[in-house]
Amino acid sequence: MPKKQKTRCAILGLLSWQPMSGYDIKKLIQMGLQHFWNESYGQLYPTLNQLVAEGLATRKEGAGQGRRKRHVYSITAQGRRVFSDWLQEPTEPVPVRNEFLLKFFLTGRQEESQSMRLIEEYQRQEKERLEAFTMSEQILRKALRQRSLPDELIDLAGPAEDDSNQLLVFLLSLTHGIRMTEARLAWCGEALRSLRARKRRQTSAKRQS
Amino acid sequence: MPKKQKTRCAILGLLSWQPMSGYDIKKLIQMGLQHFWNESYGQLYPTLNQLVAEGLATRKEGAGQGRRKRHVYSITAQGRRVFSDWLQEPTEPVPVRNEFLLKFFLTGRQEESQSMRLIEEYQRQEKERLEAFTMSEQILRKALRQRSLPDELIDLAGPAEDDSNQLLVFLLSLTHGIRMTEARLAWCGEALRSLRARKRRQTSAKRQS
DNA sequence: TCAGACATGTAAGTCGTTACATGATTCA
DNA sequence: TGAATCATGTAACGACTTACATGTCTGA
Repeated sequence: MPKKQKTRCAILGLLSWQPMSGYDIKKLIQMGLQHFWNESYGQLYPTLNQLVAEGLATRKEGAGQGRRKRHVYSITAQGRRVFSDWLQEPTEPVPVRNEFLLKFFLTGRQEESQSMRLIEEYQRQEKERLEAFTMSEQILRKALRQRSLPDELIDLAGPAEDDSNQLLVFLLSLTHGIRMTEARLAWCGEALRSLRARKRRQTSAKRQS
Repeated sequence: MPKKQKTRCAILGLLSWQPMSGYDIKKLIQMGLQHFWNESYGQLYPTLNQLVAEGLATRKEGAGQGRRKRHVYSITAQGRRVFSDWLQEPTEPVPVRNEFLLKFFLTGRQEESQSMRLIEEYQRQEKERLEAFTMSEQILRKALRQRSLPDELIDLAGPAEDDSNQLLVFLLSLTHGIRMTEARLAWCGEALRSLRARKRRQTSAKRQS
């Protein structure tokens, strides 16, 4: 059986909002989904062609914003079916492949300072991530109060009588990232305390003997 | 510049414990690192050959446990250098590619029930994950009290005067997974409450008009 | 004797990034 | 005029999984 082809489904999902070009899709992903999804042009354009070949989308020439020709893709009825089938299918659990944890585990037989240095680096990274998240959250909460998508997104997202559902879901996706990041930071504190406590115990044990 | 080749480094890290066969490495990963790392045989065996070709490991024939011939790999001095260089290098932040969040985001313009169903599925998965984690944790905490690795690991891990440092690091890696899973579950609760609250507000607004 | 663990590997295919190639338009 | 943005694509490479192929040894 063929694999999931999540890129295909992600694209179909966005096209179900409104017709877009590959470039638009990339921008939309960068603005809205950056915290949990990414697609490169190297994936995007070939996949769009494939979608047309399969009859899940149609391409037509369009003028961008008075600029050169661009390819605007629309989802077909069949495309909508594929998309909504995918939504119904069971989602595979988040795969776990974490380079930091691998390194950390492998410092187990090295000096403790190595393990701690790794944690501190991780901590710095996650703090930065949290700041970025918090920024986005502020913008979104404001938008939620005004019940419409942020300016940068509104052109791309297409028309909707009431965006407040999409907005809430958007905000919750962001919250997910924030909670994860907070949990990672809390773990860093916990882990550093454990390692320091162990060090102290060892030092005092050595002094005793 | 060439990519990271984390598989290579992971293998070197494990070989730095003691000489092992490809099969041993696979087992060790399955038992100890399963929660944050994985390698398939399709990666493992070719990488081991590559390692020998590069002079980072040596291969010698060995008799398993009275069984057929097996290839036992040992790390070389150069291999140790490559490994410890990798430990020093900056770790790339955890990449974010979460199929659940993608789906969830894309239900924003569907019915709310879709979004909720997705969360509930996620919740079930994470609950199961948490149970598996808790089991492993119990075993590890017991081992930590006895200051030695669990039986299943002790043969593979090789000799060490005192494993309590490795053990603590092992436990902390596990704790990381547990904290993440707990955070995901907490988010599920939070998100479900938000969606329900919004539904109630809508319903009462409709009744008003 | 036969299932299951031990043990090593290859081939095909998917998935995904990066670098490259091209060229138009806009605006400072 | 030249940088930035708009816009579309390909080629090469690397990472990773799955299925396949092969064979041994142990113990119920």
